[in-house]
Amino acid sequence: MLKFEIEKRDGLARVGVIHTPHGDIKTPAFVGAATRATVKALTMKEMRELGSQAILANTYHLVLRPGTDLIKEAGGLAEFCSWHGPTFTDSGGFQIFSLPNVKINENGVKFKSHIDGANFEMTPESSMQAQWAIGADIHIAFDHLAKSESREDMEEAMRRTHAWLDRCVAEHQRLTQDAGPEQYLYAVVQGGTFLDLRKQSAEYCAGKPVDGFGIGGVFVAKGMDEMLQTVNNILPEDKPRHLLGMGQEPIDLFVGAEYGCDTFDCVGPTRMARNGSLYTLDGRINIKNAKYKHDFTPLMPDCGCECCQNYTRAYLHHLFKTDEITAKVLASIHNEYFIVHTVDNIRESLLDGTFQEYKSEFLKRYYTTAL
RNA sequence: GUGUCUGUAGCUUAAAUGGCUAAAGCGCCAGUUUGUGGCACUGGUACAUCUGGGUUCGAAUCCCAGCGGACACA
Repeated sequence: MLKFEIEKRDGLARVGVIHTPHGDIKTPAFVGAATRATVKALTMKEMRELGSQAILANTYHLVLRPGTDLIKEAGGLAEFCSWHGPTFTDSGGFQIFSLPNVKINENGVKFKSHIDGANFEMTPESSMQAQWAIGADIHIAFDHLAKSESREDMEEAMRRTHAWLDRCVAEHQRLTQDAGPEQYLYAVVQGGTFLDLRKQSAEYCAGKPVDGFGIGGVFVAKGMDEMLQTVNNILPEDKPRHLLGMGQEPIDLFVGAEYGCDTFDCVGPTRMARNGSLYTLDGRINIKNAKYKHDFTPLMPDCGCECCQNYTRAYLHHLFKTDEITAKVLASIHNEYFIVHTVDNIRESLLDGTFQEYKSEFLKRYYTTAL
């Protein structure tokens, strides 16, 4: 069983440490999105230096390229990409269900590679096998994503996710026997915005022999507090919970942590960075806007990241306008640092009992300041 | 100097035999981005037919001259 220690509780919120074979994660924590075994535009050294504790890669992408056998041959994901820290893999379910022309049946999903059109099939068993080959510390169960946000589709997705979870657990246990208990499995709670479905799904997952939980299918942040209260009051307290794909908006991180989530991942911060949308304590700014052309101040004066410590807004503006690679590098360093440290600060504020003050001050300034 | 070709928005190009308010991409301006999307996506902006004559109901399109450019030959 994955070791998870809780140091402090405050309502549903908790401060803890997840002990993985590749190291500890002090929670709450933001996990960097390394979809193809790399955080876009950043080196692993930069990720370590900006304070990231863990990364999350994607099974779908790695199955297609370079293939899971190659990663196994390399010694596993952490060795392959030189992260040498805690790693997660998402099951690939979310990506596959986002593809056009997927054929879904009870057994699994058939789809065409977005790279060369080759036919692929993924089942709960094959996703588990792929994740074992990739060798991340924490695996996510292969789940079924709803076609729409309608109740009917949500119910179908939930039902199948539950059926597939049982198969994931069985396959995971089989692989654990073969290879040793060094990799861990999270179940995925579905149910969309329907609280009764969320309750059902949480109850179903809570009873399974898994190491933690992913909370998936959060399409809209609105109402997330109520949903998380419903789910996290049911999930066992002593296992970690990962809020899948949320973390582009700071408010999601505050709400997520407040209502009992331990880790987060999101491609948002680095994607925003690549497109010039950069976080500041006064809200996100588009550095490409003409008004920054002559702005020789740091992007965010109080920020400790490499970008803010060394470069000005005018310089970043110039790099973006000229489409220099370094624009994406510096912007990604900053955005990732900003989100990682915001969650770290949430952790500190929970420890010293100032969470509510920190939250209200942060959110008030972030969402109301006119730049 | 002579010959040939050429001159459409900031840039690169479109506009069949002359015929609807001369298009598009880039640029510029702004917005979007939540378990995929590494140069993404969505909008917006453009006092543009080198100048002056001529032919014609009508010219970016044909003719003449001037100015500018490219190539070739001296």
